[in-house]
Amino acid sequence: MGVRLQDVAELAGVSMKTVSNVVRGYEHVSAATRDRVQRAIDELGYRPNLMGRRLATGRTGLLALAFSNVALPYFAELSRAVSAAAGQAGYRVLLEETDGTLEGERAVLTSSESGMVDGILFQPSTMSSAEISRHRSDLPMVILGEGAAPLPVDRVMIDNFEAARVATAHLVSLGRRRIGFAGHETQNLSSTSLQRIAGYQQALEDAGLRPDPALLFASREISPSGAVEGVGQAIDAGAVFDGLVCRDDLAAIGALRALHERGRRIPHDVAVTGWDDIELSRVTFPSLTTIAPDLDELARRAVEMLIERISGFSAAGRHELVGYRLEVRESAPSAVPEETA
Amino acid sequence: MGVRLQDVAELAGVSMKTVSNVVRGYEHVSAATRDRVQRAIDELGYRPNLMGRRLATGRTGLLALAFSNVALPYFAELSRAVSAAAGQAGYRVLLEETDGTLEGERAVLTSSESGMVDGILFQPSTMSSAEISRHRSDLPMVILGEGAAPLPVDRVMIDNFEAARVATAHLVSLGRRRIGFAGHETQNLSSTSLQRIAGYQQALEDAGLRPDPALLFASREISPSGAVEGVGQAIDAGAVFDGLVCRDDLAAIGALRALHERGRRIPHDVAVTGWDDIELSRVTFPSLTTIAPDLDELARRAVEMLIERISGFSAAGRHELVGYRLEVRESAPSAVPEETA
DNA sequence: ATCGAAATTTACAGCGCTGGAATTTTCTTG
DNA sequence: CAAGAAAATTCCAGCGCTGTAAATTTCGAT
Repeated sequence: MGVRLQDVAELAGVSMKTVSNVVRGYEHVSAATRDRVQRAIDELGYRPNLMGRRLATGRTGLLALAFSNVALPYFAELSRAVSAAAGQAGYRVLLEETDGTLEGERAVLTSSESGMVDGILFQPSTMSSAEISRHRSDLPMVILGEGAAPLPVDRVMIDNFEAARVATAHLVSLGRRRIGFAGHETQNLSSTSLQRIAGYQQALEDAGLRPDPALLFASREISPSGAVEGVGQAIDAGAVFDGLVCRDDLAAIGALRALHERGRRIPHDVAVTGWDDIELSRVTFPSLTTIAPDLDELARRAVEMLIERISGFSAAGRHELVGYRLEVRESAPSAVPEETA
Repeated sequence: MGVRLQDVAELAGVSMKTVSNVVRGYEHVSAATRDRVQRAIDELGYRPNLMGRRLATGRTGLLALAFSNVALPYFAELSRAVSAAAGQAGYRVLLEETDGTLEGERAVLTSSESGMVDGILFQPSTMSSAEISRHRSDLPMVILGEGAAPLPVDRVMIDNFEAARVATAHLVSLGRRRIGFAGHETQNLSSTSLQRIAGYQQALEDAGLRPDPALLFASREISPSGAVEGVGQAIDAGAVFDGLVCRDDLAAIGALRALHERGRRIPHDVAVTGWDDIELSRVTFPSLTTIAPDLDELARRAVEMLIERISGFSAAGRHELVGYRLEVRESAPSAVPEETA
């Protein structure tokens, strides 16, 4: 039902291959021919059919981006960064949500069809690295984030341990001495939570503070409401703290609410830090001091590495770190005296 | 570089077509043959190549979903609803972001390749219906939301005018008499804003209240920060109001912050409503009373109609409304006395 | 003019799969 | 057991495009 390459070729009086060359900007085509073909293309309103092209080239121009859930702001923002980076390289991005479940992750990796995408950027939540490497060894893959990653596979992440240490040290520098951690799972802790808690603990020890298990406020589920509940119950149970490192910004937003509900002033009574620097962290009340990963760089490197793999690069897995910074806002302002709106 | 249908056929000792029939679950295949073929498939680890299938069938199994930006929670949630609905029908969804600009919208509609998707669900922000109908009359399309929609094209939305009236009437029922509207554009108002403002005005008139232009607090940009600024400046300039209808939840979150900063108590001094019922609206402090569109139904109908169009349905455009409800939370609790945490 | 090299253009064989028609096998029924 | 119907399977062409290699044209230098 469309105009075919053949139709253009006939109208322009050249071979299909020449039209193909013009369409794809091949350089060795004479100006005269190019004009004639272009005129035919315009006249017929020809658009290349991607399926034909793909079958012939074996490439789809599509990268899969798999993570738990776009409705989590961090992932939505990651998705934009990845789309931008992929677009630069001439690729489009197909989102695949796993809902953070093992089945979801399996479904993505074992999807029974092939050829849908040229490669995949995968942020695992629960799958073990053993299982990851077992599946789909054929599909070029780059792991995003601090989840499991088989050694042979490329991975890009920020240094979670170090960033958590920095965030915690910031609270220490504000003079806080009873610093809690909130928002991790109640059991089966994700590697994300584990690494962040480890960094938090390190900072406490560096400061000569004794980590107190009673100040770890887990969430029944990883969500803002989970944190409202977790932090709220802890306070009601008598937990005393003047600083709170949250696993992520959503947990921090929940913590803010739990603290507000109980009349705690932030940062006066409790200074809070988040993680991810989602857009909303600027407009919460108070705005959130948070770890801001360099998403653009993360996406850029990940896409770059994936494209190298697609192009045949096959050395051992490269595990790279990208930068982050501590974005200091109202919920834990800088140590230097400063107005807090 | 993979196992081909042909390879399976040879191993199983049947024709390619029979293998194809087994793969796709065609019913008229004897149990014995099916077993033999299945064994060959398993043994070789065969996976159908989608490109081949697509070229042969002319269908891609992909629907495009185009809107401004996934980082806006409403769109992220819409995207999930659409993916779910499309998945039910055997389709996958390719996200296309327009950034809310005319160029972005044009890029999506005129993308120079064809055959990438079977149809498109498009939520226009700025494009006129005339231009929409001019482009890509070949691609099956369904318009989402209250933006421009050419008559011949299907569209699904909620009744924005009526919902805005309901939200505003809710504030009236709480005894509020100076009710503002916040979060719309400073100029070139989107049809979304226009319809919501119209419903807001209607409710005021129904209640015998005089709409006051001084209570329309536009945002320099459609974002939470835009609302923080817009509402903040209005208060500082002396605007007096005890109710505030926000164009969307993000504007409401911004308004919450602007009010908090100035010591206004919510809902005591100012009752606030949002729009969209994004997940975060449950955990803001206070949580938001908001218009909750029936996203699942919206997505379900939109996908259904799009698939009908793809299947050849070609009658005039159907313009359908789906439901919504007023989700009453803390920022504007129900009239009946009730505790507000 | 003439010849070899460089630049352009073309022919052709598929990429992997499916639709539809045609064929073969199997099942029913008298 | 034959004949016809139904079920199962195969054949074949081709979806729209591109890679490769071969053919043709053009160009520069003799």
